[in-house]
Amino acid sequence: MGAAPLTTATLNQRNRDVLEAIINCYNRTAKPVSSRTIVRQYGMRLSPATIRNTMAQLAEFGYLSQPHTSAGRIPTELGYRVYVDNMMTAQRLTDKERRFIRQRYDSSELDFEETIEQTSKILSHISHYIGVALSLQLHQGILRRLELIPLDTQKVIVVLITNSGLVKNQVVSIQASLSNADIYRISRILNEKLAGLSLGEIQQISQNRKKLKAIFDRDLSDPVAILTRNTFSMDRGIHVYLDGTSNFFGQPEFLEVEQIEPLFRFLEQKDRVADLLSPKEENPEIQVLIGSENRCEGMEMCSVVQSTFRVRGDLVGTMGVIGPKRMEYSRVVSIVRFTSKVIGKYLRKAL
Amino acid sequence: MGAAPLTTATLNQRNRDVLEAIINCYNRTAKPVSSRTIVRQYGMRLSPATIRNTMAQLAEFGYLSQPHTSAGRIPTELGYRVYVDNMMTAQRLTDKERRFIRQRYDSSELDFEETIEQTSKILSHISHYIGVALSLQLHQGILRRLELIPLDTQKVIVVLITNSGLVKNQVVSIQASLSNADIYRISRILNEKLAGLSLGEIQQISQNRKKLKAIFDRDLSDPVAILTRNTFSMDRGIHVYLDGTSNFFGQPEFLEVEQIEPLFRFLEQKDRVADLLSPKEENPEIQVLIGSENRCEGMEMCSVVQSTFRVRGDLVGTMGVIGPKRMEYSRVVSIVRFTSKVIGKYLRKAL
DNA sequence: ATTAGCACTCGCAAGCTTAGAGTGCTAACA
DNA sequence: TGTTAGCACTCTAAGCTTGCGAGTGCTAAT
Repeated sequence: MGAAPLTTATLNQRNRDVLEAIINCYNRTAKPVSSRTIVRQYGMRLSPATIRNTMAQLAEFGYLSQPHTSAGRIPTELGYRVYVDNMMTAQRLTDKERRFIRQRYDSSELDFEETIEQTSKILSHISHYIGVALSLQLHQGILRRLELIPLDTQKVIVVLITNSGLVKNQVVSIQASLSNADIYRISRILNEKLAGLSLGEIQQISQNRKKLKAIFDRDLSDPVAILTRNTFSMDRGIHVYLDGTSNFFGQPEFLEVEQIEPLFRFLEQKDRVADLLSPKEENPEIQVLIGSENRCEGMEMCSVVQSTFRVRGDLVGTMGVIGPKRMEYSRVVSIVRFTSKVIGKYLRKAL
Repeated sequence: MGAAPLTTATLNQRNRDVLEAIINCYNRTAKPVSSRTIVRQYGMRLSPATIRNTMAQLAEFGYLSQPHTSAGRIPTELGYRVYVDNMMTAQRLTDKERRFIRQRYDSSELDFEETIEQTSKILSHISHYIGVALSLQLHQGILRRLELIPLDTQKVIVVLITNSGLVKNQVVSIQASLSNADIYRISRILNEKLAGLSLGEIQQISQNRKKLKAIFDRDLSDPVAILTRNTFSMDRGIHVYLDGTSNFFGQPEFLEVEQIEPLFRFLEQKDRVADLLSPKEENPEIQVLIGSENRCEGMEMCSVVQSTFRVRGDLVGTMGVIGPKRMEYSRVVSIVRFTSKVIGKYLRKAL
């Protein structure tokens, strides 16, 4: 706290060792860590008094705090931040864990949605926290092809296939009644003109009468307008898959209902969870947000480890783990990194 | 308890009045109800002592219990059962509530899945408990039509349309490489032979080589087998929509984590929730299951009010409200009954 | 059949006590 | 100058006691 400089340069080796020891210990016990515990557990050739001095220093930097005067120390968010950014060492997953993840994807032939859902389950099972996965807003996908299936004279099923392998269908009502031949013709033209564009672009076009008329024959622009407007306006229908929420009941800091309630209230708002999981930086590999960094009511006591994932280079979704601030960051980062790498392979299969 | 006969006939008017008063009062406060409270709140022209006698009687029947010797009484599951079966008076929803429900369905053009999802939200919002909705196992649906969309030489998208308006798509890998003409021919034949059958029947056929050969041309039976087997085996992909889970945090009987944890653990197992919501009796209009009647670990403290819903007479899904045992049964029953009636109309639109 | 009266039970909250864990500071030490 | 032993101090958590109030069950009177 105060005017102390907050660069890591100011941390000597002992500072770093002690901070790391406290974080490790607190992660396991969820209890304030005392100077004696550190000496004992880490066999340092120093007395508790010395450690206390170091701890006082770290507290001045703002990396540690005290629940009350005569208690041990717990890491602050800033403390975790420094740890995650500078001190954490990557931890390779065991072969068993890698096998587990692959098996879960292999176990049955999953389609796109099911693969996403399975991802949230894998993440929660292996991390023992909450796993989240979702496909990105549809409008970021590239249209590969669409098919129209006439249902009756008034309704058409539109089947969209994106580059990433997502298949979506939507029933659309059209005012004009069209013959099968009309539908076939429209379908051919739509594919010709729209394939390769992102669904977002198509949505924009469909809302612009002038552009529509320019692209399509005059006599078609009406039904086409209706079709595309109703189909490509669907940002909705995005499922956010959450799994392992009840893992939080075991965590000591969530023993009181008052602690866990805001989190669960937040998790019920799927659109907010989707927001939370969307990447904040331009192109980060893995993103870790700690406590209040999440800027979400209800997430103050939690951290998120998040990564996007791609199919053939295209961004198609995000996944992440939500855990208590006191989480094993190095392990969870490895889990998310590995999973986001392998999922692409399986999504390609689903295609 | 004991040898007392448990028919309602044994309950005289006063017994019934007192039981009802206790249930009403307990529903509001979640605290044991004392004899004096009843006298005061219901302006009965009797003294507490008299009520105490009646209460003792009801306790003997097993309708009431005492948390400890010198506490008031709370209704037992049996007490609630009697109330729900014999004493509860139907409570008409207000016009405002009816309007609310309709508006929620009207607000945007919802497809089949979205309508189901919206249903769970409506139920939770209006009941202040947990709303659940799901479409029934796919194999109970009747195939109206299917379309095949060739993706590449190895893969086909199968689009299923059921009588109830559900549209589902599934990517299927086929070993043999088929030309577009083949696909078209297969599609025509599949529709000819399979339309009108339930997906369950089709699944059975697809697993029986002999039947397959009998129905289809010899040279087609192989690809058809692969196609149907992979498509109609999907009992998976059924979404269970849950909403309002955090409403339970407000409830006094769930203030302790130990109470709420088993419930949430249960709710995470979507297949079990689906089981819970499936109708137990042959053709009940509304089904109420109280506490341990649910036979689900984690649901001991909860009751379920459940109803199926139909489109043009076909059973397509179930919906329900999960609340604490101490719930306003009459109100919730009305909510579920009304919602299950109107949903059919909106599903027909989605078709 | 109903009720007033009363003894009895029990839970609950408040207050008090104690044990023990942990700190900060100071002075001594290598 | 960095390290450490010693000690006074602080604060929590758990256990215990106490008193109050709510509620009952029983009995005897109406």
